[in-house]
Amino acid sequence: MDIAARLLAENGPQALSTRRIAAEADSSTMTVYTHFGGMSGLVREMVREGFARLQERLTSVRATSDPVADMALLGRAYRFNALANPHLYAVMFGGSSLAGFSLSEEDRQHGRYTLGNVAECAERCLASGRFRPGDAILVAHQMWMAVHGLVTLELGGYLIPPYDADACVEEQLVGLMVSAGDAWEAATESVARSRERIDEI
Amino acid sequence: MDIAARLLAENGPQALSTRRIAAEADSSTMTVYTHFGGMSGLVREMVREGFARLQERLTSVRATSDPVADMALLGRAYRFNALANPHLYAVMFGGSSLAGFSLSEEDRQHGRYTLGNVAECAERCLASGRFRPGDAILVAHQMWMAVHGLVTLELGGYLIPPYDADACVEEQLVGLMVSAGDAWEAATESVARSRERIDEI
DNA sequence: ATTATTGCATAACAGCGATATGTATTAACC
DNA sequence: GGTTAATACATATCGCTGTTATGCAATAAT
Repeated sequence: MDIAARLLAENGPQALSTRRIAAEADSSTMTVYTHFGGMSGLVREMVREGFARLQERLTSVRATSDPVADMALLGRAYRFNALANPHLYAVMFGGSSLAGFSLSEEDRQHGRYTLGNVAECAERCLASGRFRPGDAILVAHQMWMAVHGLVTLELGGYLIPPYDADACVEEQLVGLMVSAGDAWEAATESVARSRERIDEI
Repeated sequence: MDIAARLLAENGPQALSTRRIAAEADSSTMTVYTHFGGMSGLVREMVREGFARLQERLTSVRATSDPVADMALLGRAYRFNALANPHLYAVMFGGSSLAGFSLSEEDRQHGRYTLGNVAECAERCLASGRFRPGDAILVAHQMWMAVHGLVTLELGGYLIPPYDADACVEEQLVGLMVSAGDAWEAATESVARSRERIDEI
């Protein structure tokens, strides 16, 4: 797993081959089959590893008395994790296009579980009265979708240069909080507060 | 191209092979090289085809006196196009993980050009006073990111069943309009109005 | 001490993208 | 119209991929 993760991170998706892994591990291609049941099993395990890293990063965001700032920091953490592991992130969400690999329902369940941290934070935002009354999981979904879209386009290089993600992400976060019901000024302030907690993540 | 598009749509990404295309066209693998310069050239052309279809679908949204409803309909059109061509959509945005293929800056420029329809609509939303004064292209980007994130997670199967995309997309659209500055009630009404124009797209 | 199981190396198979070479067919030109 | 150049394509081949069957050595179980 370590070797596979390193190969993926350093040399991209096409370096994930049984032979390269075997060469790096000074063994044969059979190791991949005895331990993972084949290439798709290894990819599956890589996806789990990717979600584990994401969850670890999200968990590093501690709850404070400003839940909206916590939520904004969760968004930043999500993006940071994706930028730190771009190839792994691509496999997690675009891996379906890899050789005959498709996620099982269990994998998706594991992926959705990662949303738990966000949902719990959304709960606190709703409880604080700053978000319009609604469903916490739905709010968490909207946060996920928006940040995921931002990150995907950023990694794909589709953001027009003067409006690159670094300049975009704060406005995106403020917009998210406003769309969830928060007031514009309060959201702006909370997002700014989250900026100063970047060292948390 | 027709054969490649059909193979991709019917049998997924791994059916995009020189040999299968050659067999389907009753010729040899060389045809792919003479006409596209190789597999990556064909993928590149498929990406252009994908953006062409997307733009065609977006162009079918006509401008009315309710620019916010037009914008919501653009969002629906974007999603419909992705659901109608899921594999093609995956190649457009996740194709980097395909065998040694990477988008050129020209391809990205062509992709961004598709945003023109959305930007023009954002301009009208801003001019109508319903959106908070700001940059039209930035607004268009935020629309793109949000809907793209929704569609990506939907195609990946990551949306929790009771909150699947069909139930999610309207709230998402309303949230987008609100985050851009529109009033909640007006946004809800415009999104509802866009629902009745679905036959346009 | 014997047996069963496991882990891994070797070799091979089918399929992939890509290339070199040869051959028809077509286009251009005088 | 005849000659030449260029293009399109087929064949065969190379190196690579995932995968499987076979066999051997080491370990675990009885």
